[in-house]
Amino acid sequence: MNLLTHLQRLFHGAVEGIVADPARYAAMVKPAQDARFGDYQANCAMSLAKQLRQKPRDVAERLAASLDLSGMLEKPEVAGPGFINLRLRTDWLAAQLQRMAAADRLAIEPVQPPRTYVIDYSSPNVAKPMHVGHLRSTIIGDALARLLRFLGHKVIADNHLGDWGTQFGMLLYGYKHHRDEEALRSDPVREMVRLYLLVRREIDPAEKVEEEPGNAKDYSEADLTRSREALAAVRSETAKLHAGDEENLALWRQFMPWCYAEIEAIYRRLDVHFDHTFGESFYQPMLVGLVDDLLARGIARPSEGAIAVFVEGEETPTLVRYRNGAYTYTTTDLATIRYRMEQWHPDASLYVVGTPQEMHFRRLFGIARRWGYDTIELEHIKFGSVLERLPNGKTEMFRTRAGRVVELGALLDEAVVRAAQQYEQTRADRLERGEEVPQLSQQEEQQIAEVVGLGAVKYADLCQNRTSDYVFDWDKMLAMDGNTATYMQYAYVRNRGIFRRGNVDPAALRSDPPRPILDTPHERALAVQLLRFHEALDAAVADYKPNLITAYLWDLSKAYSGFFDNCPVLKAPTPELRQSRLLLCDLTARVIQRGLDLLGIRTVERM
RNA sequence: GCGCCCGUAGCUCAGGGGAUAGAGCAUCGGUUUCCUAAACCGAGGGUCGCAGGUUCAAAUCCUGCCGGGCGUACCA
Repeated sequence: MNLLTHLQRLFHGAVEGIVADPARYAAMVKPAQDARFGDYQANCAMSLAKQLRQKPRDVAERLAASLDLSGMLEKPEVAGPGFINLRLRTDWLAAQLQRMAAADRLAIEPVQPPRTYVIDYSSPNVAKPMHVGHLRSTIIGDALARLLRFLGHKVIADNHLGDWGTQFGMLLYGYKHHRDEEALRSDPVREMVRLYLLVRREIDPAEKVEEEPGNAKDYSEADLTRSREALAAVRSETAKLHAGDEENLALWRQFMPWCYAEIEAIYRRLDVHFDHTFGESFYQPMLVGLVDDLLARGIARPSEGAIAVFVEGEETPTLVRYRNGAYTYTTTDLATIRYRMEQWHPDASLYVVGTPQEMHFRRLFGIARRWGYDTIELEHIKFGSVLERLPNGKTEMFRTRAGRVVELGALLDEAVVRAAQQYEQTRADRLERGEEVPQLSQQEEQQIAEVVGLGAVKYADLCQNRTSDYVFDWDKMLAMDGNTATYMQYAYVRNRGIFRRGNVDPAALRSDPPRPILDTPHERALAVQLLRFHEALDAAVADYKPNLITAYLWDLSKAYSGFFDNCPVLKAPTPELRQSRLLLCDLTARVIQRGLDLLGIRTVERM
């Protein structure tokens, strides 16, 4: 049960007879911002009083008195200028926890009716190595997919690979001029990466000068000439591929699996999965007819040799075909929308793509609606850029210039190495203090390092507000103290340790849960926090913001720490209290594990 | 030029109409006869970029300004 929406419903009922727009006032029920004010607070009396031309405190008193407490709430208190402070009844909390313990899925019922979501995430360019910038789309998209599925929706995860662009022209050119036959035989995947980076460096000067002619001063005449020739050759290879050139097409078919293998290894490691990986190439056959259709319906029209969609008030049009006959990514995206609608009839389609593409999606969605897809929820789940700190102290977006990006594989390796080192350090510190240290096999240690290291990387990204940019920083990305996955994983481990030490089987607590006793503030606070899990998930999905889950887990872990430090479990004063506390522990473990799982982060039993 | 986003503690960032603005890191101090100290408790530190406005109530909404970023017809 989502406590907040439940309370809002109660207030909706209380306000219904008084005003015309009860929902507005019901929405003013919020979690209390200070524990002294109770668990929740209703802030509607003040504005209600204004409208009714009455005293705020009088309105609050009357509202409080008329509220259906439904066995859930203590008598509300009116405070300050007219806040209504709500406190959940302890016996009600206990009953809910008991229910939660016995229920599958922590008493979170699947939504009715479920919706069908297409989520488009990760979507890397296949020919180039993935770098930190790709992490966000991949991880945020995966988390949203997991969350929506858990809540009961149907999710189709589609990885819209960039498998048809200039980067393949680069590979074709690189293959034809620089290939190393031996390397190609022994490790084609690495050879693809090498060729990409090589050509990248080769054409970089020419591209930079095209962007900004002033950059020409950075290069010698000869270098620039060579670079321009290479760039022209790359473009010609791309054009030949797109025109159906047999040789290039055959090479493309050969390269694709090699390139994808590189990416797939990272997905496997990150435990990220897709239902489909239709790349851009998949949609190419549909583009001619699509543009004809846009022309026929008067949505697009020829302009300066290209075919463009104009929108009143917009300075520039959106091109769906370039003068040279090539189709644009808008065209491919439109084909994708049509294909998805015909195949899956989704209620919503989410695009987890960086903020810089905001305008593209605004225009794309506008055209799609004019084209007839006007009932589906099309949503750009935008996220901020990963920035790099320059030597002069300023920050700027990572450019895909050779050598300047942090490759994702290297980041993940580093994370795991650091986790292993951290573990060694911690173990040594514990031994020095004369503490017990879990005896772990080499293999187990490696497994822990993997889970902790990758968890750190994912959590560092997910706990930020999606829309903020952030400056990449190894230490921050791999941090393992404070509000991090490691903290959560450790809370889980300590929790499981109790069951191991006490030789208690949690299954018994679930099949026949005792009624918890919530007499201390620590136990009560933990109970409330546990019951707010559903609320946190709903909030996260409402804004498509995974950081609301991490914020919740952090609060939960803090509540658990307070409980852990103050309430002995195995040595509880009475058997009843022991059982009650074991139940709280088990629920906490389940919520942490589930919460992390929804973020794509794993747990271990010992560390 | 136009459009969108951002400016909150030393640093990194939450919060995006409600009570005394929060966290992590860093700094300083404390905690282990007790279930894993990768933990816990405490302290210092902020005119929420500036100026107006709306509101019973503004870090939050509106306008202007300053500073920064991104995007803006043939890369995706």
